[in-house]
Amino acid sequence: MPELPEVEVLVRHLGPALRGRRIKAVEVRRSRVIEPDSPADLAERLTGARFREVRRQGKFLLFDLRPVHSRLGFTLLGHLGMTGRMYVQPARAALPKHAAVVLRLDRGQFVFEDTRYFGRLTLDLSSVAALGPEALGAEFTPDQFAADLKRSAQPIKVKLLDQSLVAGVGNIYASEALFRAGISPKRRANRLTRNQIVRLHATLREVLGEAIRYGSTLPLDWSGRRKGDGLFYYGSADGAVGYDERLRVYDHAGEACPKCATPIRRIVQATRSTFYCPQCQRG
DNA sequence: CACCATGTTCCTTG
DNA sequence: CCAAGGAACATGGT
Repeated sequence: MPELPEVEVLVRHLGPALRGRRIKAVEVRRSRVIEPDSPADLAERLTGARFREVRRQGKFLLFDLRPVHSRLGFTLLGHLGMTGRMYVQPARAALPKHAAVVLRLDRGQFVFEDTRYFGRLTLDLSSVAALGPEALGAEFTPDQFAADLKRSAQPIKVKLLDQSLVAGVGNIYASEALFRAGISPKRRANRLTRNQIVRLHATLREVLGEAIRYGSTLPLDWSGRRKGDGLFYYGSADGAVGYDERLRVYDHAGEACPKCATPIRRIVQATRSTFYCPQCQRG
């Protein structure tokens, strides 16, 4: 479910639900998702701690916690992988088939479920250190962007997925931003013109910003039972009917380009699908 | 059965 | 040493 907008919307929901809550017990049902922590270490560290704040960096969630008898806070790192979901539900609610970690709270329980178990919930923060500037942050400027792109010969679409370049862009919005900027996904990063860089910088922020605004309007079902609990990830979610219709090229192979009616094309780059209009994106 | 899937990390290749 | 490409991870949908 996760690219920057989906994570941002989730963080906005989780903040108010978790702030002030105390963790009474930790249940790890799939230890892979807490690596390199061990279930015992995680439980020992989290039990008794209280949630202070929930933040986001790139596609990562940061849970600031404070231990029982200490001012010295620490941070728990979350990532949704491809299929992860996180929500708070009533304490006695049934757990989903792929519940990976459950945090029993003083009121309700926090559930991290993940069908494919690519996600993470860990005290190891090393992956966050490698992130580049926030896509929607002030540090991400056209100048910075240009300087970084100049050093790579990779196709621009592939480069956009590099989280050390810009944090938060994923496979869907990379295709969408390139389409809006009229740039070919195959163009080498170091061959973009200044104008193209400025446009791409703008369309990236536009696409991510619009998605956050859209996702923010959707309700959240805290029971966690319904397939779409207000998380508007691609392809499902109640209330997100037509979400894929908001995407202009992603997963629209063979359909008419919204600008020129040329059939949208699907290609594979670095083992991932890219969608684009061969007519509108020639630059 | 075949192929596809919103992501990250690790290993190999050049 | 570095950049780039590909596979692995794990499960389910079509």
